Amino acid sequence: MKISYKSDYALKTLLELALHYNKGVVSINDLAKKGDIPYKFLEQVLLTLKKGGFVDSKRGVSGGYFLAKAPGTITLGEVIRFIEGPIEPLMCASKKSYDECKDFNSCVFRDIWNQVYTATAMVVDSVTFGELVRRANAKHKESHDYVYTI
Amino acid sequence: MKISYKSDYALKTLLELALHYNKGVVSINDLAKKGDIPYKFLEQVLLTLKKGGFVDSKRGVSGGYFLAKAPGTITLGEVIRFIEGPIEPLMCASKKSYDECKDFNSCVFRDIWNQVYTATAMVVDSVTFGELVRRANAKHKESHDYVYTI
DNA sequence: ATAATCTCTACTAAAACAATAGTCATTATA
DNA sequence: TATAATGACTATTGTTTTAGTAGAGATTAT
Repeated sequence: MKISYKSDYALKTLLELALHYNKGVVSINDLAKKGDIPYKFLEQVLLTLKKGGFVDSKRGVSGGYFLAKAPGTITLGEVIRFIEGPIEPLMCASKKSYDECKDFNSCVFRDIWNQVYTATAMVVDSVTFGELVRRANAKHKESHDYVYTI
Repeated sequence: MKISYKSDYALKTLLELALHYNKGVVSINDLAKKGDIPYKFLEQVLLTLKKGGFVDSKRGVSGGYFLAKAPGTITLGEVIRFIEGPIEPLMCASKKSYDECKDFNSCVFRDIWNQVYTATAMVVDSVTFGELVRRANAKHKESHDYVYTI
């Protein structure tokens, strides 16, 4: 029930790029520092995200990465699936395995895994990076207000 | 977002024992065959389940395992947590890590992981092995009916 | 020209996972 | 009471995944 650091880094980085949407590129270096991510690892994560069509890049001096689509059009679910593979907790939850499943008793679990999958998907497929940007800004504003009202 | 074979085997086996509740012990051998689980691996799984207080055993000739509590009092969630550890998708979802979390932007993800956790927990904590036994019996009845109505 | 940047492939260390092996302890029963 | 059938326990192994590191190459603003 865990997600990998690779996904974690990918999501953090996409949020960072979403916050810079339409404000030019951000270098791997800056992204690595900001997210406290090992530079060389982030390099690979970004290449993966580029293959997935989530980001694009500009090479050479003052190059960097930028979001390839509007933040509002990228959901968390897409990204997680692209990095981690299927979200289902057990292979048995997928249609194909079910058809091959001979053991009736075990198959009562299929309904459970399906419920878990559906519940999870409901969350991650309904949140876009656009929404996360709004929330992050709201959090900043909150802490800003706090400073002023103390 | 996967659960391990160990958990899968543990759950299957507990269901099997729940189906035999109050009908004496079941040997590891029978459980292994029924669930198509490597004998020696199942041995360890059962020891774990015993430590967790989910099953108890009788040693010696015609010994075996049996459920330590009524099926209706054991939830899937308990078992999964005991075998897999915390269900949260990322450490950041736990209270302690949150308090230590300095990065405001990343923390918008905390709400997401919490929602995923809550949704998952809702499912696995509300289903007991008693309920699974009912469902398994219903499935058997269903397929039985089918044979007769063809 | 060159320095800053992304690109690509390969490698490695450590942990987790799944399974296997072997020896010991207990007990029903012949 | 000997013995065969069972569970208890610990150690070991092979594989895969994860997380990270290394280094050489390509591109481009200045």
